[in-house]
Amino acid sequence: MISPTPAASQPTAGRGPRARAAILEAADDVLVEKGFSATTIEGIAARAGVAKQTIYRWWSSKADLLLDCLIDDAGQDLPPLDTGSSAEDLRRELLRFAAFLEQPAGRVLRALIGEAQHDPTIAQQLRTRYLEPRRQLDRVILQRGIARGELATDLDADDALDALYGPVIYRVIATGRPVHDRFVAYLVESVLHPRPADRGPPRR
Amino acid sequence: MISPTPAASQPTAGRGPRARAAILEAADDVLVEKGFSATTIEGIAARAGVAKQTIYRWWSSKADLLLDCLIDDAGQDLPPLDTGSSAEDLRRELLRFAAFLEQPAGRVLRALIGEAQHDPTIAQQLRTRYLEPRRQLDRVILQRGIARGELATDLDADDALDALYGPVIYRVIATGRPVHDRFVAYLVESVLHPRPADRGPPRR
Amino acid sequence: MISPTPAASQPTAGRGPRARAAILEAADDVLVEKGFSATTIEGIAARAGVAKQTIYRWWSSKADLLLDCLIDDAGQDLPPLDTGSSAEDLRRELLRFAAFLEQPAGRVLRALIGEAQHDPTIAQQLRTRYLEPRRQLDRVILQRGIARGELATDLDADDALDALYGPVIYRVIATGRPVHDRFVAYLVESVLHPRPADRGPPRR
Amino acid sequence: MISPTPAASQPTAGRGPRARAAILEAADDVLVEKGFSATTIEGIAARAGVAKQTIYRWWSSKADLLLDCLIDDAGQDLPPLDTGSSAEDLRRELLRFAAFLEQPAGRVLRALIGEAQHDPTIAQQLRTRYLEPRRQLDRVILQRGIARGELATDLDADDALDALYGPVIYRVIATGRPVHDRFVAYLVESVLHPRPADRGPPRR
DNA sequence: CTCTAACCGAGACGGTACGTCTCGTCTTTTG
DNA sequence: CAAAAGACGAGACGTACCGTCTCGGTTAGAG
Repeated sequence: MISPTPAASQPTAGRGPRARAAILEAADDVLVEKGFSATTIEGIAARAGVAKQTIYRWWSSKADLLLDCLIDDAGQDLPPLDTGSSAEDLRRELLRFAAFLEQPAGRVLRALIGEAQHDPTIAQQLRTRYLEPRRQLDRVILQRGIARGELATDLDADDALDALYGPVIYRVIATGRPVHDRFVAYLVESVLHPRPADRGPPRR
Repeated sequence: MISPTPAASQPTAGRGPRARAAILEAADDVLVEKGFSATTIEGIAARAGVAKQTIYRWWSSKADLLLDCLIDDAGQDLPPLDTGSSAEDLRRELLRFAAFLEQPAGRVLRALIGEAQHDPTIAQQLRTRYLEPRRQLDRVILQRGIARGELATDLDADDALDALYGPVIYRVIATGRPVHDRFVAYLVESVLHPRPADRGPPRR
Repeated sequence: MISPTPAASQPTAGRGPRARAAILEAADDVLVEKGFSATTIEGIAARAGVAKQTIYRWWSSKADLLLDCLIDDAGQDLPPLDTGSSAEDLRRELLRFAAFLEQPAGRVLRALIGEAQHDPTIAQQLRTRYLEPRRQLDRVILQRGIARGELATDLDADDALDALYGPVIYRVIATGRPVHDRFVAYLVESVLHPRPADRGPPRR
Repeated sequence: MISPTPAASQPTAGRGPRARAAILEAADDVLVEKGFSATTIEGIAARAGVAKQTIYRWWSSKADLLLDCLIDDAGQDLPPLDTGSSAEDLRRELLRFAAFLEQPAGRVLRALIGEAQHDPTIAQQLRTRYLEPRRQLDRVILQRGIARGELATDLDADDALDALYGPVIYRVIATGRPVHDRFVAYLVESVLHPRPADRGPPRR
């Protein structure tokens, strides 16, 4: 279930790393071209020019492999984002996330959330290896806001962030309604109740 | 893709309706016992004492069949709920929904949301045949609140309801954190800004 | 397994006879168009514009039905054939039979011989209802030859006729070599040893 | 369509040969026990303890598989047979063949001849892979007879052998009459006109 | 500069389920 | 009341992948 940490687990430094890259790329390609359920280990192996066993050596399942794809992909788009306003930071972050969900890499995440409904192991991996690291970055935004006095000191960061991300992901995943600027502004305004000091009086 | 509407579309219908009931029940049972991915058409047919073809005659896929299960199940637990306070109605509704998601019938919904990520047809069916009818009931709650002066008259019902249901379902589906009373109260308070007698007159 | 003898078994004289004709014709057509294994009771019923059950009411199997086709078809091509020479009669009869085997109606016979290898009931029916009546006609030819003094008086008719028909049908059914005049002449000459009186001295 | 020639065409062959033997044996058993039409690929696979795909990997159809059974079985019962008299050799060969047709392995041949009526591919394979090799052995018997002066030098071997085997196989396959010694002797006498010492010198 | 052991490609294997097909039976409705 | 229409239980079809398992053939580093 654990993906390889190439430096540690391959003392002989064989072709492992090269195969790994080819497999992750092939998996991404096949998923985008054919969709999740038509993505098979055999198809990925054929596309990567690799034997099935080479995939099974390092990953335990299709979802496990795609999780590595997701993490590799997500590792690239993280300019930390600090505008000076927590509300603004979060609005931008949420819109960025909504856009991400519609892109190929985001489709991987949606597929994995789907699989997590049937497979607790995937659910666990998804939380610890993807969701929680991202969440940590968002907590920093809120903490900055509290330190600046923008936000209430007793704000529960996880409650607030679930209340922000939940609606966005729900729209993309379930209802299919668009996540536009107004909806995101409404969410941030409602959930954070930012102090008048930096944004003027509450609008409603 | 459309399940049979026995009375209307099948004047010559033989044992159809009886088989239909047996199949839906068997599907529910198998799903609860074995989980989504171990639920197979063959397994359902065997459990229902029915030929595979009889399932394929009326449903196009496992997900299509489970959607009918969900709708049949959900048709039974809908006492309309009117406490006199929209906020209270919604709090109760959200807690009831969170509890539902953890029950067997709720597992069907979670599985279908998962499948909808891979299959747009399922996504479409899920919206029109399950989510939208439920949504309509919740809109009534908000409309009552507006009529009573509890809620702002310009409240966008779909935005508000996505902002309420999204976090609940996100917790169950993705982060796994519990949906307790305090969280639900926080959501309702934040999203609706209810201004009944106890909080002074509505600001608008 | 017994096909209907229409005059006797249908006291009510309903649509039976009309359906029977349509079914036999449809069976013939389908067999010629699609070959034996693609000929299906369902296909015949559809072609004849008849319900499956109507076929099952009167025939027990595809082979049983085709046997009736064969007998109906064969009832038409029997000008008795009497040239004054038994050897000549048989030569013509054998060539006619070889040609018949290559025609559509003959393909039915070949198919039935094929099925008879797997199904003893078909084998039995084929013998008593088709092969034996034909055989009786050929015995007459030989008896005429014996009466005329062309043939040996101790000739065993069934041995001789098996020795004549066997090679012809074997070529068509198994080896695929052509049944030409010379081969038929060779067979008749060898098997009958016809008396010199009517054909001159034995040639070899 | 071609069965594996394990030594030559599969350098990396794993358990191939072992599976092949188990499958051929199982096919033989099932055919004898249940008859041709109740013999299924699934049944053979189950009996052989083998996956269906392993059969489909090497054989294209039930008939293709049975053809290999036939060839394997027939490869064992061929002591060349040379009594010094072509007529005697052929009498014994024909009786042996008639007996073979009634045995299990012979039932395979009869079934294949049956299928060949519906399937030209089977017919072709049956000729080139079974009938023709056997025929070649019988031609040797006739050639010896010609060399010894027992048989006419212009004897057409294929005509003669069809005239001998045809009646035997016709009796077993179609008429069901027994193939006894007297019938075989009659055939050989008629078809070959052997002219050894006891009938004067050969006329040509 | 070999030896040797991990790793690789290739792909056969026992399985399971797929979705389709046809069988022969059974039920309902129509003429 | 027989025929059409067609749903039904049954079960084989041939295909697709699953995850496991040999195979030989490289391809390093360790000796």
